[in-house]
Amino acid sequence: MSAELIRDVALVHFADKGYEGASLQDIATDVGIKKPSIYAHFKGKDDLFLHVANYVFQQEKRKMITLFASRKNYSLEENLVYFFDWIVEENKHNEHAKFLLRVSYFPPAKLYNEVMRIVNPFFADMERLLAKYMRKHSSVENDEKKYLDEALAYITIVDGAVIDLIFSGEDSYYRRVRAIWPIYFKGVQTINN
Amino acid sequence: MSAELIRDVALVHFADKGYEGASLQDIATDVGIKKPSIYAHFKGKDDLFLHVANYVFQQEKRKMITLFASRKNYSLEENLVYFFDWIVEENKHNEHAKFLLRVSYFPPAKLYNEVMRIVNPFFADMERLLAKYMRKHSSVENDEKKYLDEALAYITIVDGAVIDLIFSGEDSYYRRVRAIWPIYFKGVQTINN
DNA sequence: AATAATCTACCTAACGGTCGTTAGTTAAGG
DNA sequence: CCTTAACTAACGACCGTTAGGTAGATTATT
Repeated sequence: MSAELIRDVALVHFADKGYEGASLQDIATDVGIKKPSIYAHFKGKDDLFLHVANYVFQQEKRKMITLFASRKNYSLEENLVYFFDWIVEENKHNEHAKFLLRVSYFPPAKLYNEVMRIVNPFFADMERLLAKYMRKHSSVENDEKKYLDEALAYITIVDGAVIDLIFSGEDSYYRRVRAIWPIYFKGVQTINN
Repeated sequence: MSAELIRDVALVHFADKGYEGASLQDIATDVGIKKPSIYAHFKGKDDLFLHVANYVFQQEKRKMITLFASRKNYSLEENLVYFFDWIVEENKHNEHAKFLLRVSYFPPAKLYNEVMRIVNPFFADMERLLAKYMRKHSSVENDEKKYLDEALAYITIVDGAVIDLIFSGEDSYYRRVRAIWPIYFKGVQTINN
């Protein structure tokens, strides 16, 4: 399908240059068609962008759910450590991640509301997913607050490291992960006992 | 001076809409002059943008150096905690931070090299500054690697929290700080003893 | 001190180029 | 026969930029 090809090419352009920086002319050229032909598949630039956004966020959510489902039988520690590697794999071809990050933090001004209707539920889902998982695997007794803090703390660490992954690359990312993980893990253990 | 006014207005526009999204027309209107008058003070859009970038990064660095100098006589723990509050104060009107973040992570494609000549030294300086401070105030004996890891871990946490501060606000930021700080502090203590 | 020359900061008008978009057409496939 | 997906041509809007001019302040010269 040509529509999907246009979407995939547009994804790269939007990820690299942002909404305003990307041009339909360049996208069409990369696809191998003329600019007005895009209008046979999408209503316009906005429509194309929102299609890409919906596609990326939905796909990313599906990946995450699959990951959590596939690793039910590992310990919490194993999974939290594994997750750092998984992120790197997912970002090897990192146009999806780049698009996701850019759209989340710097959405096109004119599409702010529409974009946030996609972004906000996504992050809420992610946080809920992780919190649910942590509650299930928590070693401490049902202290509601404690594992929510653990989840939020973990997310903070991941954010801080991922920023570096996308910006400075894998080596810099792992330097951060190796620095923070032992401290986080020891800290959680010590507090829980 | 009119040049400084143009710079300050442009800073806001670039922070909110990015390089490609901001227009000289809108900037001029906000300043209260006509578009071509900008050319009396700057060579063009690129020149204006790079002036803003140099200004923001230099100012941010100066602020940071001043902070470190002013709190020489406090303990490491006190300062690391204080820093979280300091960041919030600095970001009350957060256009500087927003610009800094946007330019660092999503620099305009056509100015990539010029921008990186500003961005890279800045972050190198920041890391060096913190590491130097931590070595001086470290409670553990001169274990080179350990306080470097502590500094990097701390930076990771700050990054993860600041991301949230800028895009979700103060409340969300402090939720993260309160979640991660006790874990970090306990972790560092436990490892060092 | 008066006048002439220069500089500063803005202006209007307009340029070429690119943008997203629309209209109308054509060729191929079910 | 009609739908689909492509095309060409062209639209108006806006983009960054340049040319050229003007009023007012500053500086230099007589």
